[in-house]
Amino acid sequence: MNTQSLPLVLFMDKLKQFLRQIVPISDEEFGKAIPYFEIKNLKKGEYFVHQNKICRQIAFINKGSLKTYYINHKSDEVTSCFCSGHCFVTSYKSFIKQVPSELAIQAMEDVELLVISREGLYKLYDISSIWQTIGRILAENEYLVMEKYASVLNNESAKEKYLRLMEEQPDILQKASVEDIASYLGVTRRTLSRIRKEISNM
Amino acid sequence: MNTQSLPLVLFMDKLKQFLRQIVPISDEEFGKAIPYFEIKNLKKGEYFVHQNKICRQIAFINKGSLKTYYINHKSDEVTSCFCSGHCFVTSYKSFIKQVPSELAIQAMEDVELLVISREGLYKLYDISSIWQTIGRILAENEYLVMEKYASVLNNESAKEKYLRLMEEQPDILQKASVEDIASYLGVTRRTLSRIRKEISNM
DNA sequence: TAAACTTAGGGACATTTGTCCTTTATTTTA
DNA sequence: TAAAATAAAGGACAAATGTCCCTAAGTTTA
Repeated sequence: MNTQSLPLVLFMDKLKQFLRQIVPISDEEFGKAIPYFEIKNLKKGEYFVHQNKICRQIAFINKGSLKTYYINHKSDEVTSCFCSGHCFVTSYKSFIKQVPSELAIQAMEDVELLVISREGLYKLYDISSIWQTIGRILAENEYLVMEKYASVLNNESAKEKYLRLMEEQPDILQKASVEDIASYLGVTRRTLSRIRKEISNM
Repeated sequence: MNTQSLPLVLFMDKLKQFLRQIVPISDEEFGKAIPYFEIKNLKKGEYFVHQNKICRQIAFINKGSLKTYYINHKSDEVTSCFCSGHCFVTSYKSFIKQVPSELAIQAMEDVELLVISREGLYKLYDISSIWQTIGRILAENEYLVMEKYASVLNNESAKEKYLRLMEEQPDILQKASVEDIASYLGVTRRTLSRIRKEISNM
């Protein structure tokens, strides 16, 4: 079946459910947004955002998982986030400041995204105050997510972070490489190997 | 001289300068905000935000320096930020969600703050679209500051962080205790002592 | 299918950091 | 001002982590 020929609305149900957890939105109000979204399919390894390119879109993950990473001053790839399940993904700093993205966002498996451009989103803000509210809450959420991330970096050991990953995103442990998981935890592969051994002995 | 009896406007000049770096604002527009601010003086050791209390204000630092800290799961105080110079301070998560603050914000020396309540700020949003813009940019800035913080946590060694502190906030090295600086760097006092020795031999 | 390549696990040793403790200098209090 | 309390520096050893390997298993390519 060629999914591209089906009406877009059929693919936007998860998004509607997701938004209704944030703010009550009628079918009518939601309907206004449909023309501004489009489907984007990525194969494993392809990029939603390239490093050093300006990020001009926000994506909602309909299916699949992605990782975000950057290159540090030792030229290592550092994984900063595993994105799976139904949520928004963007390189937020690049998106709001329209500067080149330090982050790359890459598909870890085939993914289906619902994508809206910055221009489209701003038009939605103009035509609908509920979308303005959604935009503000989205921004606040980005702050809260980042604060949580910083708190985890500050307070949890690599082992605790690994256990959290097992708990919250067990699928990622299958889909990501040892290198990616280790850099996400902030340790070397060798230490990750020790952590896994410790956990298997618990 | 009793500073309390002088007109508030005399104390708000630094704030005006600070805002004009963000957005052009006329004297008239700025004047509208004056009634919503008040001066708050804190002695060394006193708190602007208490842990577990809801934060209902934002402060602009007119004079002095503060630190933000929280208690981690090992019951250690962890310093997360040293605030000095002219900038805004608040426990942002608590402020936007109106939940008890994990952070405490404490004066490291006598400080003079310009304080606006959440209600006052929201009223300013209503009466002036430029203040709405300021509010949004403030929120985006909080995101960017937190992202920067996370990036430093992720990418810099304790020694690099110490050198950055020497560079960017040298006054803090005098005002904060060894414990505070060490927990800010994410190491023990012992390691900070080694870092200082290393740097003095450079 | 065999050879080449990639990936994960783990051994051996070096380096870094933490823990515990003592010494010294500085500040506070009686 | 002397005694007590607090704060910072650093020694000695233990624990954790990194570096540099090698091996084995799985995957890709000729």
